Amino acid sequence: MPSRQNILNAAGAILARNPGASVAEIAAKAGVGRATLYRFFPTRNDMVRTLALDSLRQIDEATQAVSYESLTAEQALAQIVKIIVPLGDRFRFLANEPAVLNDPEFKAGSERQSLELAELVEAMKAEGSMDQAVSTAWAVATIEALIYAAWTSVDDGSVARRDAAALAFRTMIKGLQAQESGPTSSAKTREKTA
Amino acid sequence: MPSRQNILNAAGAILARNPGASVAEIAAKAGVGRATLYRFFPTRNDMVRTLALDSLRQIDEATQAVSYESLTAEQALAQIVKIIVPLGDRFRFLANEPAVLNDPEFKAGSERQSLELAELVEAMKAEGSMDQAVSTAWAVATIEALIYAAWTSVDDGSVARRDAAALAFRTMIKGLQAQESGPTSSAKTREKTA
DNA sequence: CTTAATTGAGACATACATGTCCCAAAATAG
DNA sequence: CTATTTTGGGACATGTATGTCTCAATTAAG
Repeated sequence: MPSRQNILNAAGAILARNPGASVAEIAAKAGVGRATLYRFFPTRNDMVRTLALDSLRQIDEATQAVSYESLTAEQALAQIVKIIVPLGDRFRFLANEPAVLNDPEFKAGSERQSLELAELVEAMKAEGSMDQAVSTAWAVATIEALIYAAWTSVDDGSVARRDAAALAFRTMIKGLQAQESGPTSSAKTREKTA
Repeated sequence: MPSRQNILNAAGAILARNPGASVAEIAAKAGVGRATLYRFFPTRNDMVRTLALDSLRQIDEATQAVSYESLTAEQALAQIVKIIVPLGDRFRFLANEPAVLNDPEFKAGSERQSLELAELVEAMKAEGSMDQAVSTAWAVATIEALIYAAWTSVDDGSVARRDAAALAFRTMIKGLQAQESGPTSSAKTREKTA
């Protein structure tokens, strides 16, 4: 268990729950001296940045491992969700680290990934597994939000780890599918935007 | 424009985007001197706490204004979502303020609200507007995640403010509804949990 | 066993944010 | 216009986290 990776894992876990956690807390969680941590990462920001970039790369590897050729877009999304959800504790911190979110390199990578997801969404629309009337931006937001929900639900124990990915996937697919007929009742109580 | 409220609004907007923002930043955003801010709120934590408790109260007022008697549970949820989504900028900060999340009073109020939402979910299951096979915890997580997604989407401009609530509601309803038949193709690629 | 390298603990200076205080300028009241 | 209150800006002390450094203990290597 290399210290460096160990520290990054601890940082991910701590920062997910407290964005402003001190280096001391992170070192303690990693079971390592504070000075040792500084030997691997010159500054706190270097550590967070490394963690962020590392996370992007890990997601890249995971998604690129999905062979789009032999799968429908819907199946590809299922695969991606299934891969990313278990990695939650490493990425959840990204949601609220303003220092990193403005880093040019991270920003570029993050936007590229959202774009890839957007392309997948468009492919799903094309193949009919997603409602064409839903904007791609909202579809992407929904997918990301449900992945995040899966992470937090696993974290607080309300959802079993092994169920989380399938649950998130089913919910996003159904939520974004075209509606054939109104199964229940209302849901159409939409007044004109006065 | 009373300064006190003005400060709380600024704090909500700033803290949503940067949980660790300094009092100076918040005062600047509010167009007020730092000393003036301290005249209203003795400590930074008092301010954040006030903001949090204020937000809870505001949500309470909004939800209690929904007359459950004359509505189905589904319609009640639609109303609640429609009320809460426009208030996004005031509450979004709550997602990541560990200091406040551990405050007993806030914790109690927050849990009570989640519980009320859970009861609404159960009512929807009973009336058939939600899949009984979906755990209530996951349904609540989904609803909260999509409200959050609506907030951020409005914030980054990818969704129009007036569309956000309806979009979130439609997505959560469809996502959590019982599936009558598999409209597309797979979505049922669930192996036995090996 | 001896040597070299790595580690954890702590001292230390520094930077930054908090919270207090004071005062002159501006707004408000009379 | 004058008196009172409120405000903004800045000086100030304090606390806490950062980043550097030293050193003794542990570990690994020979």
